[in-house]
Amino acid sequence: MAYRRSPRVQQRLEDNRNRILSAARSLVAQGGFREASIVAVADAADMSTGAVYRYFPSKSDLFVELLTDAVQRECAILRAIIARPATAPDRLAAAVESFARRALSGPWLAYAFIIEPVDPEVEAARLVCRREFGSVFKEVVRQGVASGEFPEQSANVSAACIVGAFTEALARPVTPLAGRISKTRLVGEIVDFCCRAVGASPRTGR
Amino acid sequence: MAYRRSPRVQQRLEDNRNRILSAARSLVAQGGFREASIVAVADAADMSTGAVYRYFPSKSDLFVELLTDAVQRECAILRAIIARPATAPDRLAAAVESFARRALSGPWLAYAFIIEPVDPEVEAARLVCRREFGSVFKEVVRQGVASGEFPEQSANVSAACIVGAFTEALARPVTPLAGRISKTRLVGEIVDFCCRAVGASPRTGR
Amino acid sequence: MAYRRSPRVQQRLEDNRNRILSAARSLVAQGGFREASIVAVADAADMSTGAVYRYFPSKSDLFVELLTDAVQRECAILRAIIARPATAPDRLAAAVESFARRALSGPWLAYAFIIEPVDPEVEAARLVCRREFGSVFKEVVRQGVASGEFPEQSANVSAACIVGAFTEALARPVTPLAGRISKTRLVGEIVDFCCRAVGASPRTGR
Amino acid sequence: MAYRRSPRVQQRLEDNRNRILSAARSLVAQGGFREASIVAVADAADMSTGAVYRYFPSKSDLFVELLTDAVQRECAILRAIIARPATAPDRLAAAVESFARRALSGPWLAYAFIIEPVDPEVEAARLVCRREFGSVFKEVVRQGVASGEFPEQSANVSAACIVGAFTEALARPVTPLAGRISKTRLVGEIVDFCCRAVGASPRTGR
DNA sequence: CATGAATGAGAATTCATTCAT
DNA sequence: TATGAATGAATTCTCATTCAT
Repeated sequence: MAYRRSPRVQQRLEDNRNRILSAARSLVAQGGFREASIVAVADAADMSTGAVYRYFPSKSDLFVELLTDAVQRECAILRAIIARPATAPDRLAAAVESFARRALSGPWLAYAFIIEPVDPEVEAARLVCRREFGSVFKEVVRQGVASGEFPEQSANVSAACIVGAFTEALARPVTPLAGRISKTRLVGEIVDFCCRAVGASPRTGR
Repeated sequence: MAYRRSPRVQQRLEDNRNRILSAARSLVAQGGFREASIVAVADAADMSTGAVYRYFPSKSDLFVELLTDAVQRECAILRAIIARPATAPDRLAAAVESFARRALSGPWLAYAFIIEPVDPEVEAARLVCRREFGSVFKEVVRQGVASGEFPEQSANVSAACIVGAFTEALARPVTPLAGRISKTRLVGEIVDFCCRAVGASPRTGR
Repeated sequence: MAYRRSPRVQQRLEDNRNRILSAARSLVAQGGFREASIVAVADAADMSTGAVYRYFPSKSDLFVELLTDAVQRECAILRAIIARPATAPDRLAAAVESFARRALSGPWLAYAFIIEPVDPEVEAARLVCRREFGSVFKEVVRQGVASGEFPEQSANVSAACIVGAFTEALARPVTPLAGRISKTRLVGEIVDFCCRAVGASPRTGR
Repeated sequence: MAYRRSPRVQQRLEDNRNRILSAARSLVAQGGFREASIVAVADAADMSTGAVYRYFPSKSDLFVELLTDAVQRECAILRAIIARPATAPDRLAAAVESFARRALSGPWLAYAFIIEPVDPEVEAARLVCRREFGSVFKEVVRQGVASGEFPEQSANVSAACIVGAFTEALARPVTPLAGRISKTRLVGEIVDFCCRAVGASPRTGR
């Protein structure tokens, strides 16, 4: 008796969901979670507030999804990079570089995802995401230490410091550095910093 | 007919101002800007909200001053450290260690000052503060590079990365690291990380 | 060009209508009108909200009908009881007992129908229903007074009081009484109370 | 340093608090809790919604106080009545009469206080109030049974039935009876009903 | 005809800021 | 001058009702 949801309708729903996520992402990218009230999101998505609640049970849920999605995607990329057959320093460098490049495209977004505090539920999700993030870098560091490519150190602390280092250099609401030197140069410097930081022997060929 | 303020009155005004700043600082240290509503600040300062507005034109102004003050104080300490006659690596290590130690005693405060977002005006002030912070570290890095103690690098970027690294490792409200290893060890690791990061030759005697 | 509704179609419409009423009744029985939103009713009836509106012009109308139906049914039962050839006290006792027993099986339903407030339109319908209810008891009381089995009294008031008495004792969502004594005992006490209340000579054989 | 609250100011605050309670009471009396939204209360009290929250931490708290106050007052009166030196039937009659008279002046209010469901917190308060209410009547019934003035019966059930009986007869949103017979007569009939209901011997001298 | 996504008017609550006392 | 009560706009979330498909 129940009508089967037509592909067309299915598509429209999918689109709406994405419109909401996209609107939210865009608002966050412009001004952080602070700017992303439900009303603002609904407006940006050209919908009513009620419609947003059809797709997401609460504001928190919306942002948890936004956050999780973005971080999962980012982590997948990083994991792929550090899984490549190469030396630990090279893989670390590649991962940092990859992240840094993308973060430079949307500094506020990175900021919000990595730093900006929100309500406890989103915060909890972020904690998980940070661990996820950190664990990627921890892995390379651990491998490098094990193979003797890096000196003895706490992989935990180093991973956190790495994340912090490029976060700071990249993800500030108003990036203090991005304007002064070229993006390429900035990324290069950050990569160098991180490599030295874990004690990789000076890289060659760059 | 302009009354000249008596020294006594002048003093009282100064005291009130400081009471407010102090109350605000304490609230922020306990729970971040979130907890520091004007009513809460006024209560903690044992004043009326109206009185707060006599000393600060708006909430933003209050927090801008709070932030600026704290950072100035911190920077003064750091500057003193890096002005000491010692090798660049030692001075950098001492500065990072000094900052890290203090941040660990009041993580929420550091968090709020360095990370937690507030309204745009405060944010703008924070940018300035971060630059201030960075400039201290930039100075050591530059000197180290100039003296050949550190390899060639962008002092700007390295300084930002240093600030980010220890911010990340220290100032999380849910510090993922603080609980796992001793504070002393954590500080040590951060210092090591930063020293390696700028390319200081491995420190001895630790 | 008006199509005559085929019996088959007529039947289907009837069925849908009943499905809606039935779903609504079930929801109300579980958690009161509070739980019976249109969406919930439509879901429970396995229909769309739009479909519900095809059969009932508004939520109020649906519940007015629900209420009226239920009360009519209940009244029919009670009327049958008081129409039996027996003494007025016995018929009153039987009616009260019958009502009380059924109410105890679905306290939320009774509660919602008798007590829980809704919007003014439903409220108006409930007034009518209560009168209907009352009139059944009024009838026995009047007969008992006429026959000298009960003392002189306002049948109207007594009937209202009877309805109120067992309503109070039975239909609370948090029934303060139901938990303390057995249902049988509770019903017995209520019956006794009502019988004494109209001045029936103490019943024997219980 | 803190100004002592002047009596004048103290009075104004007291007045505002009462204005709110009074506005709320009046709205409830007109249309139940349903009509008493915070906006409506604030409007009726000629205040802003924010002002209401200065006096009551939440809507629930406001209504809990309203309810508790009214019931305490009512119970105090009833307790005084049943404490008088008189026969149990007389004291019961006096209590019922006293309550009935007052309830007739504000049927919606009684309705809301005794019957209308609200959120869990207010409901919890009401449960306490109902017990309080019931216990007053339970007391007379118990005493009457103990002294042999009333026949054996569950004081609990009888008390609930009594409350229900006059609630029904009086406190319906649209009182079904009040319009038909004189208030005096109505009260008299209710009193008679309740007295008979507990098995008091027919009263004389009325 | 049925569907159920979308609407949008409210509801409770918070808080920076103002201003009568 | 200091007070703190009052303001009112803003926020999140709900749900009866409608209407494009």
